[in-house]
Amino acid sequence: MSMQQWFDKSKSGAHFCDMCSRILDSPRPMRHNEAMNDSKPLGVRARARAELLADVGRVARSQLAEVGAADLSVRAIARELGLASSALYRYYPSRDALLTQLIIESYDSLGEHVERAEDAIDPADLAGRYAAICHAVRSWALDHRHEYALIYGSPVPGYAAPADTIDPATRVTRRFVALISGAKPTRSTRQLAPPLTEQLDHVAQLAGHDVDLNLLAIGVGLWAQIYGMVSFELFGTFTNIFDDADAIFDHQVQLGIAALGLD
Amino acid sequence: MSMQQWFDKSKSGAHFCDMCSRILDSPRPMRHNEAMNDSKPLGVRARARAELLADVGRVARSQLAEVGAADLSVRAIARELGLASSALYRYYPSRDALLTQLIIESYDSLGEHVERAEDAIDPADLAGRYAAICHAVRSWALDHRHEYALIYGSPVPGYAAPADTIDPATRVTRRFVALISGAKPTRSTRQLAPPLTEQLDHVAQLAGHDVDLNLLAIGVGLWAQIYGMVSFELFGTFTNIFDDADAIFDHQVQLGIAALGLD
DNA sequence: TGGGAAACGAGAGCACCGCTCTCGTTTCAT
DNA sequence: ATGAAACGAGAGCGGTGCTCTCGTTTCCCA
Repeated sequence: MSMQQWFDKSKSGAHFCDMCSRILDSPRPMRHNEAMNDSKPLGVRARARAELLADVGRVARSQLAEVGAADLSVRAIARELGLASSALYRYYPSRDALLTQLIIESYDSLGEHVERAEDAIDPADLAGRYAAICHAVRSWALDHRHEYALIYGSPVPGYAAPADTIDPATRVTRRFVALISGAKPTRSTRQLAPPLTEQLDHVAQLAGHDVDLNLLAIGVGLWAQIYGMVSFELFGTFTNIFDDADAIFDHQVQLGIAALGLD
Repeated sequence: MSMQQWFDKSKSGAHFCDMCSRILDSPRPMRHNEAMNDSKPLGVRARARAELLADVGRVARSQLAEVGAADLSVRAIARELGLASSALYRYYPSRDALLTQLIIESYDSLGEHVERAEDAIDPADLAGRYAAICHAVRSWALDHRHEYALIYGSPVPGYAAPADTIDPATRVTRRFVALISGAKPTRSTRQLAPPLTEQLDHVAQLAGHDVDLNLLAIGVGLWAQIYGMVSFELFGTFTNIFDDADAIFDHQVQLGIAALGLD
């Protein structure tokens, strides 16, 4: 059965949990109760579905944290829930759809962690906010290695990120651009190639900020650097070189602050 | 059977192909011909073994390039070679060992590509050498997406990189450090935390070069940045933002040259 | 020049995987 | 009340990595 066919069939059932609606929602007619209005009846079946959906998510999340995405098994989840593996296919069309939910949740988890960390800093303290964001990314990654690998590591083979993932994926990026937009325009203006100017303009536009494009270009480099360092640390490239990466990471953060002129 | 047991058993057979010796070699007594001296007899069996070993490697490499590490299948390799899958276990103790060979070969392929690119530049042209290295890394990655994912993406689940992989892995790094050692010491001396100084000293020592540690720290950051950008491009993070990453990548290379004072 | 040990390839089999299909049951909307 | 839809279980398909056995071939050395 194709994904779309599955959508059409499944759409006839009620769904209310975040993930379920995110996966299933798309503009098409609804049937019976649907409960987009939060109101009451909520039959036995709907309640059970919501609960099971949540349970599956919970177990999947715990399995992901334990064994990683590659070893995440639909059958194991079913086993832990005391269900036949085939039963899970009433809720997810495929293992990939399950992975998609986990990807979205991971992006959101990282995004919230970063936002919380930055919000704890005095907004006028740009250097402090930059450091907070960087360290929040790293600390989240260290605490959620498999989730980090899922969203920033090599993509799973047959998998193509569906549209639903792009918005949560930009949560951190948006904060990053917002921060840069608050910095004072750089003094050294290096020439930007025309296509690059266009791309950077697009980024600024997406984030809804006026930004000095030279500064933004530097920011993109630093953004890649942060994830590069975290990936090196988590994926083993730093092994035997920077087994404790605290110092080198913090040093790069300080260099980044200087490069952006935040100090 | 444990890996070590397999080693011990297998050691009794002759082996001469690069990979085979790399996997099997470790200090322990040899039995019968072994042919560490290249000389002649080379029985029928030994010749056949070497040939099949090479064939397996060839097919594995082609499968890796086609479908990626996660979908690389011992059975499929055996099928393509017209063998029973069990026969392959006379040559590799496990799928992981096969992957290990591919990891080593990938590191070497990247290393050679980078070295060739840098060697084509006038040694006195530090900026040119830096650019050559960076662009070589990226172009190799774009041409060998699955190999790149194998060595720089999320590690495969149960897999722990064996010692044999660390030397080939540092091929690019060594060139990088050598280049930096040729740059003039940086003017701005930012304070380095004591543990960081120690780690950077160790890096310089491994690479066998005298290096200004402040410059080396900047180099580590740029090194992470390069791989961060390549990973973003290959793994989809840049999708819809820098679909063509030529311009942004080259811009970062120019910024890196300035940061290292190579211009 | 044997003869025993080792290496070899094939095949069956085990436990797992994602996924599909059918079938009897339960819930729901009309 | 009834028919349609949703549900869970179970069997089953084709795939995986890996093991074990068995008959054959090659090799080393006595």
